[in-house]
Amino acid sequence: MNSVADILLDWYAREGRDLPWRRTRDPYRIWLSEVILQQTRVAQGTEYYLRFTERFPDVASLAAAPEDEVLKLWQGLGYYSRARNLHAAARQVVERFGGRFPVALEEVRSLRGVGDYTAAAICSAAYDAPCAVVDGNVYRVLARLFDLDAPIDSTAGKRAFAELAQSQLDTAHPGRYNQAIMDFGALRCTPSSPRCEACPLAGQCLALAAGTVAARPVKQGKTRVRDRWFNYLHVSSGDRTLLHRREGRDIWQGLYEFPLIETEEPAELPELVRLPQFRELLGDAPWHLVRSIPLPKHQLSHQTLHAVVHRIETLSLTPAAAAMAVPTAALGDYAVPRLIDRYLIKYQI
DNA sequence: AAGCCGGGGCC
DNA sequence: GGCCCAGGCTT
Repeated sequence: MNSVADILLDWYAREGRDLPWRRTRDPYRIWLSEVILQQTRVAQGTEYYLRFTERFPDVASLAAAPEDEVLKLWQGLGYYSRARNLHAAARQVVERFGGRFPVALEEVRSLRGVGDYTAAAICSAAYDAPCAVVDGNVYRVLARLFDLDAPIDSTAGKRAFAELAQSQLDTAHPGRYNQAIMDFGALRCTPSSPRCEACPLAGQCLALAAGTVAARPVKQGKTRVRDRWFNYLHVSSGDRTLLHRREGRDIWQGLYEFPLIETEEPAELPELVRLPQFRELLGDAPWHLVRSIPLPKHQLSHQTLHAVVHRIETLSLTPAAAAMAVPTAALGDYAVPRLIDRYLIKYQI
């Protein structure tokens, strides 16, 4: 009766959050919320969840949409592969499961963008399947409760925590228990300043007894940040503007931006003009520089972007440029990175 | 096993 | 400036 699970469920009944996706057992909506919340705080993701459920009330409507529209709705949330995978998975549900969201854990786990955590979260919340979730909150709560120093970003550590989490699961109420331990991590057992003196689990917390709370969980990986220099060519001709869809294995895949010349170091316009990419775009026809605008330094978790926008006007477009031209009035229909969005807003384009 | 993928909030 | 966030995919 005084088990960890009982204390967590009791705490959750008093202090748990009332969140939109907890008011439904629709696996589609629960799946949607889980993908949105991957590596994303509830406060940041909630607005997107409401936006998506309104525009795409069921999996069929999501599957029927063009990928660009899904990305546009996702704009600003980051980790855009989630949006592409979400869309691909919706089509998987239609094609492989006849539009019915799968029930079996392994079938759910087979969907694009659904890993161990998300599959367990969906199946426990929607179907009360006895699957323990292991997210960042669970790592922290369990690492402290049991004073475990296994690195959470090592294979052995992940396996150890997964088994421990499963052993702690309240199999009578898997859905509620999972929500409880995650809320507990998010609201009570916080990364810093967890206020252990007033914690309902203080009596059972081994890290508290050992004085190692601040050192749990252990993580071995270190994040390296590299610098990149983006030289954007904001080219307009009449009522059209050049826009380009990012491809390849890089940031912002599938999003749109101005034609980009990336350099190894800061570059001035005269240097860019000599490059073949520039000549292919502007050709030999006359053009003129309106002005060059250095954008504020843009910080990603693993990259620091130094971007400059060169506003250029030209009378005629080369074939390569014409293929990229879109009506300037339609720029708002395209999913663009935050960096570009801020620029467009600031200069009212 | 290690790297990569965004953006925002907190200290 | 570094860490963290309801992680997953690729190499």
